[in-house]
Amino acid sequence: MEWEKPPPPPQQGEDFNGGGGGIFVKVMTDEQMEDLRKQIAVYATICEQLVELHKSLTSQNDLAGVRYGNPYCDPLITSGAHKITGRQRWTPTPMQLQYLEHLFDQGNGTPSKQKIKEITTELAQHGQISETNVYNWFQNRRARSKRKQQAAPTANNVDSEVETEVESPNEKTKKPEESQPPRILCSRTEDLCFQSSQGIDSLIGKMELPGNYDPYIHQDDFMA
Amino acid sequence: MEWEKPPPPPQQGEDFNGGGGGIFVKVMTDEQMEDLRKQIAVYATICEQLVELHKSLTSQNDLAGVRYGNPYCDPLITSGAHKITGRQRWTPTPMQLQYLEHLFDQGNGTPSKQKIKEITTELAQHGQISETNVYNWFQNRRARSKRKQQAAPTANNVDSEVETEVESPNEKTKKPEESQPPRILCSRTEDLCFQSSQGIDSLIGKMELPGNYDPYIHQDDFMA
DNA sequence: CCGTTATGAATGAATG
DNA sequence: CATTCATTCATAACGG
Repeated sequence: MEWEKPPPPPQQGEDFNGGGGGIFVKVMTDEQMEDLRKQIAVYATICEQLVELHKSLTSQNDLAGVRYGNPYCDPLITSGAHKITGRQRWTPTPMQLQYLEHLFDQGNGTPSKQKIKEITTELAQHGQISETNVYNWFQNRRARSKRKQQAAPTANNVDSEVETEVESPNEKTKKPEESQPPRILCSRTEDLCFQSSQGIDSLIGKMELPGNYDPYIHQDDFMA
Repeated sequence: MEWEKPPPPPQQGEDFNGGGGGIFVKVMTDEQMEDLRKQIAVYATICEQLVELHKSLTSQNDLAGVRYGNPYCDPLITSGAHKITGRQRWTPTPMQLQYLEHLFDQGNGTPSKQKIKEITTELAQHGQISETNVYNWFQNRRARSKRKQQAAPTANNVDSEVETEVESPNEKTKKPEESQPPRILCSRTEDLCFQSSQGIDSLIGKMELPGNYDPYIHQDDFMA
């Protein structure tokens, strides 16, 4: 589902802003742009799928005329709402990695703020990197290191899985105080099992949106 | 494009950094901005409507089909894992998120105890949720919002003056975010209208939405 | 190409 | 509040 090649690397030189010229404009960060694009794409996709779903369900007789001459964006549909964002993620260079590992081995736990700043500055000598990257790296490194260690009690101690517990063991999320009536409204979207099930549920699950827009606006304007 | 891996992955870096000559700041006019927001809002609304519509329809003639609330669905996880993910942590549904974001944007800091109760009650209409969830959400949202802002204080200047660098992120270290070609798949929805299912139709009509704020949205990729 | 795997990032919850 | 932990999601890197 990848495009072809990884994202166009350098990614520069082009400015597609149509003219923006000397006009009063707003500037968005890539982050914001991503959010917007993501959201729109997600909605667009969802709407289409909903419509399709609806049609296939309602038109049991006249679906004869369902001709698709229109290649939708399958790549997107099948894989959910990602992909649309051509986001790239940081990847440590060998040198950076080496340094990071080195620090990690020194035992000191999470470097913490100030330290991170220093490290970042240091590593920046070897390539793009940000404090966040460093921070995340340590977080992940530690977490995974711990998990691995924990999952290595070789031999015995095979308490196997006691799961069977489908709903949260310590359902802290739910308080007896507010048991809601049998509402049929999207019963959680926890199961993000897309792929085969074109059910509404899976679609709803994709409606995540990060933004801060104000979707709660005047439905009347459009839904009148 | 064999950008190996060690080399300077051109990735991340901040928007305007653009380095040398590549600048890819996204510029929008207020008008375009407005259109975007509008479209998103419309999509959000439509999706909700569609979902509702679908549900009311299926609940009356399809009583046995899709199974909602699928406890779990564990497609992946290959290496002998169990993981009957019952999902133990709360995840806001799209609608809940929207509402929360909405509230957050209103500026008022962490809601009071009482307020939280109200919010929770309100959100419970859209899925399971507890006061704790709401509380945590606000705490996290605020904390992260702050952190992010602090990590990217770089002012937005359209200046376009060639800063010449990205390579010395002493303090400018910014959160790496994507920088991608504006690719968004927004396949036209009008083609879906041919079928007549009253409810849906009117909804679809609304999807054609505000024209083109297009500099970033290219449909061609899939519409060939 | 396509499916895996490794791992960067996001985020709910817990702790101080 | 500030930090940290734990779990999950998305994707770069890799092998077939």
